[in-house]
Amino acid sequence: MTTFLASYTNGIDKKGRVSVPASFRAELANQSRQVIVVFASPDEPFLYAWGYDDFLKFAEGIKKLPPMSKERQRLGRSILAAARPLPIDGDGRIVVPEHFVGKAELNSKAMFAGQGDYFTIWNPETYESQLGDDLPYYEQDLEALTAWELE
Amino acid sequence: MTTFLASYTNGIDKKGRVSVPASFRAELANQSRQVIVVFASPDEPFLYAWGYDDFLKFAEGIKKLPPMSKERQRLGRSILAAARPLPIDGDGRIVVPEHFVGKAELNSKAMFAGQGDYFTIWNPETYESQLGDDLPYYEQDLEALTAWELE
DNA sequence: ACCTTTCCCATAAATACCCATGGACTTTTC
DNA sequence: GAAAAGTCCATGGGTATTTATGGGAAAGGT
Repeated sequence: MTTFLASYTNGIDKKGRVSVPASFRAELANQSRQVIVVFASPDEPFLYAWGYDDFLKFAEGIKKLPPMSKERQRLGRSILAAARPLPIDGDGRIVVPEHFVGKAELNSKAMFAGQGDYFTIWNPETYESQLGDDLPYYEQDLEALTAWELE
Repeated sequence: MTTFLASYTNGIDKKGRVSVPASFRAELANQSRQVIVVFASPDEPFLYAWGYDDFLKFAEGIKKLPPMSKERQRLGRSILAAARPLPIDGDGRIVVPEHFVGKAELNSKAMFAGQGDYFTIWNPETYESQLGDDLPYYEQDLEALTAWELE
């Protein structure tokens, strides 16, 4: 099972390239294609990123819905069509499309945050302030976690 | 398994030609015929497009209905009879028939939206406004999906 | 013969590929 | 134990390839 841990901040060069952290690349090595599938949530200021196979598993869930149902159409549009497979080049870098740069307000640096089976990409400053916003929820979230585990 | 991801906007020239996005062509490479099977949604302003083999499999579902049932006849008319295989030329382009141009209100640009095992073709502006209409359903659709996945 | 459709080639821009550098950290050597 | 050598990684820049797209030539239909 893929597990992305830790966080890293790398520079975005003038061609729009960023190095994917080496430890994340190692984690992706046994996926069938060396791409990360990135998508911007419609209502959050960061990018989601999956290994190819792991994203496909997610997509399979959508494909199982009735092919032309309204639900499936919407999920297809907001997730499948919104996603983009970004190939990792020989030097371990991806090119972040202009559209995503805008969504996550990236400028010179990109922050990669491990989230277990996926990771997220942030403007470093946005991430810092998010951490502050998270703080008040910490205790109550922890409780939710242990409750879940005990089931 | 075919999986179309991401979305791309390409121009329609005065001969009615549009480039099929390269990543979609790559996805179609292992189909037995290099055509995309297109039909217009009867009640919505866009076109459905499938790889040849995948459309056949989809059509099997219709063929399985009782041969002379009303349902089967209607689906036969709105999907099988309405569908049209469009060959992909040597440069990776298709010619969009006049009839489809009307149905999807295409003029100078066509938007290709990956939907998993098929993709849809839109007027870019129509698509944008559709995304806006989708937004309110996003959270609830996601929940339905994960509920489905956990089964 | 004319109009339409298909095929073929040309070009510019975007993308992918290749190699080089410098820094941090490890390992080896004396 | 300190210096030297080696490794891995992020990053910069140049070059080759691919892609979208325009136009013209050939082929087909009426």
